[in-house]
Amino acid sequence: MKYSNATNYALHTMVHLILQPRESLVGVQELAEMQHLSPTYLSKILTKLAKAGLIESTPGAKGGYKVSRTKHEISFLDVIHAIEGDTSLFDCSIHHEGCAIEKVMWQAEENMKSELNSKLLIDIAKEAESKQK
Amino acid sequence: MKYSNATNYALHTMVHLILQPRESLVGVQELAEMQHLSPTYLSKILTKLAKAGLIESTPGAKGGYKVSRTKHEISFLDVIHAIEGDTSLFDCSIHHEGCAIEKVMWQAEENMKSELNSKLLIDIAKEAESKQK
DNA sequence: ATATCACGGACTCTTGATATCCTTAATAAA
DNA sequence: TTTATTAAGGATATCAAGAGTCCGTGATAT
Repeated sequence: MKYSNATNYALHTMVHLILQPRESLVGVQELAEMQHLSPTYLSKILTKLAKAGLIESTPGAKGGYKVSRTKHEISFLDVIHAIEGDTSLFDCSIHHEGCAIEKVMWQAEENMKSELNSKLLIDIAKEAESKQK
Repeated sequence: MKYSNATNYALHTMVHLILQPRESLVGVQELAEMQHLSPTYLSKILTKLAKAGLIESTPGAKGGYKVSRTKHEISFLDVIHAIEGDTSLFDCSIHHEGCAIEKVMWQAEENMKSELNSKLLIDIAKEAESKQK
């Protein structure tokens, strides 16, 4: 059980975008090189982030991506949800209504999500910025 | 991102075993039928549980499985760990030491594990027992 | 001795994630 | 207007891991 690579890339990309000067655009090319990915592949991920409203894209020459206006409200959970979709980690295999095992698993997952929802990308970005030599 | 079916089956199997009278053995046959699985497949899962010390097996005729003596201390996390192994949900794709993103993800996972560690199978088993008509 | 059971290796099958290729559309600059 | 640049997206190929089966071995009660 692992988070997808896509989620990994998405999180790093988002942090990078948040560090950019306001309204400045970054192309897939640059974002891909930074993480040693092919532009076409990262493009798919960026499209998902855009569909979720976390970033905005401008097509054409000098185009690129920038974080949407809700910048200071974007949490880890937002990014993860944009990539992984809306599924629960566990579904009872026998499906008798109200499975007690399922309940426990869901509660545990909720605890994780709650933590991921309270952490904002902007906090991490600041930390990363102050670390740069 | 999903827990494996094996984990699902393992949890249900463990709860069933805990409900058995002390020291009585249950064969793979019965356990498999209960969950509509092939005995051979469930056997692999049971072997993992045994290797982790959660259950004990007796070979030969009239053999089978029973919960190990630590019965009242087995948590959800124990079972999950026995099946899924010891891996973290997230590993930074860029691997610069002490990645801030990774730290957040690990903390969140820790919150989930903490919950799963505090829930014991025996509690669920009692609940399931009282529900039976 | 025989039937029953757990154990484990090797193998197949399926599925979803990963990744690439190629075409289309939009925009800036020349 | 033409050209270069860039995002969007469909189709396809690749790959790894999980799911599940088959078969042979060994242990034990009857």
